[in-house]
Amino acid sequence: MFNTQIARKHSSETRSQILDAALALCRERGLEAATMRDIAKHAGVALGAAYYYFPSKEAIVQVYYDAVGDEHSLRVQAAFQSANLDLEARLRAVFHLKLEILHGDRRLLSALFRYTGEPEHPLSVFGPATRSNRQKSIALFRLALAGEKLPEDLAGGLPILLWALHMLLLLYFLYDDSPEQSRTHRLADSGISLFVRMLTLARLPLLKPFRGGLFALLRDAGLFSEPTSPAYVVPQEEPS
Amino acid sequence: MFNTQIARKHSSETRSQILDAALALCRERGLEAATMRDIAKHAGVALGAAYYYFPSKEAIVQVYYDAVGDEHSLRVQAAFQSANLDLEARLRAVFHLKLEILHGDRRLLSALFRYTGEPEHPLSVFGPATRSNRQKSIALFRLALAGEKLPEDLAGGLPILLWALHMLLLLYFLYDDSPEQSRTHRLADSGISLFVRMLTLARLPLLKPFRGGLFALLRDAGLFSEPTSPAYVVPQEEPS
DNA sequence: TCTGGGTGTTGAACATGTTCAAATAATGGC
DNA sequence: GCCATTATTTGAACATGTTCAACACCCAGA
Repeated sequence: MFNTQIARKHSSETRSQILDAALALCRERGLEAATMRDIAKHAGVALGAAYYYFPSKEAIVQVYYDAVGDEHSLRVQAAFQSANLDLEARLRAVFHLKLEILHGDRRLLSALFRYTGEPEHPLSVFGPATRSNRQKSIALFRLALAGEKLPEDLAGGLPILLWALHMLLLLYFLYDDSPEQSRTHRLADSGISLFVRMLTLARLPLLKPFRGGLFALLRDAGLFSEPTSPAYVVPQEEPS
Repeated sequence: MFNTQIARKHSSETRSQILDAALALCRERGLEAATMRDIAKHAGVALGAAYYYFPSKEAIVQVYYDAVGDEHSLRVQAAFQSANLDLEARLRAVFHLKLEILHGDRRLLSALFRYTGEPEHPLSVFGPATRSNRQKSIALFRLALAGEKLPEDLAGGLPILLWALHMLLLLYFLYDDSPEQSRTHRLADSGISLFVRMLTLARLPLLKPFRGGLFALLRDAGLFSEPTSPAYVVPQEEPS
């Protein structure tokens, strides 16, 4: 048989060849159309090798998802350290950096939303299995709000609310047909601007009962307190 | 070969046998675990027969989805006609009737959310293919608001906003582990109550700029105006 | 240099969604 | 009643995700 594959020193090299081939094919054709056999072929390995490194096709998406989260954290922290930004600018940084990272990866992002309605699934964006990723993302919003003097209820709830809004924005992003998804970027900006204005308003004691009503509602729903079950960790590969 | 199947007069009978078997199995084990072979076997037909009546497994879910929509419309209209309800009671009716219909069908509902992130997919809840179903649902919220004197911007946007909130509630419903999903029902009630109180507040001219800001935002995002492409109709079977 | 165990790698085999050509039943025209 | 046409039904065949037993390679220790 013709030896088409390049010599490879380490298994980690094989792994990233498979990952790279998988991501490239998924970006190009979407998750469905990128078959494991194609991925293996493009990576220059046999089908079984792909399953040696990744327990399933979804696991590859999971690795991508985690990598996006890490990259986002890095970029946001870098942005916050390099300049002294006000709240609006910080929020803009968090949103736009995320969109930049995901730019060109809409087909991959699509795959992530697939398990939204399946609480048990390891890739459910709201499920226990993605908790650590989610917490990291929420922490960025908490960081963006850190400088603000806020009543306690707002300080606790707003990061989660912002995270939820950011998820909705990603959904919009998937449906956005405008060139380069410029509409999504504009929506983010105007949304943030509105949010900041409303935050000023929400601080007024006059509105306390309403604000309190909303936050009490969300708290009662359990949306502000994830069960802290540290046992629930996804077994997964090292990100490349 | 043993003739296990009952005599059947019409093909429509075969069809509903397949549909019934499919829904029963999906309710019991979820969409994944209910294989087409099992469905066919339970319906007393060969595998191919299932595909004669339904172009795909998803198509069965689609039929279910449409049936839920129709049933919801019927029940809501009946409720509105049988009694003179105020806004809050009407909204409660819309929400709780939906939850009642879906009660016990969470595994089926799960399947519906699967394509949320795939605009092109015929089952995407936000996609063009489900537009008619969505419009029917939005119309119910418009109906619930019909008696209210509202500024024009609110009258146009609120039904869509309520529909979106109702979708979020369904998502919560899927994650709700409380017995009989009582938490979801409570969340609906307190959410509606808060909504009605906020509506009163939103009418104040004082808040016009903020209200206007939010609605302008959503309008700019194109969320209030679906492209009216009547050509985009899902080819589908008659609901049973 | 040989050996053994661990690490990588392979492709056949399996389950399941889907397609399709062929077989069978129903129906209508004569 | 008989034939042609259509509607229904069948199960084999195919593609793809996944599993797994077997094989190849590497290298420490003798």
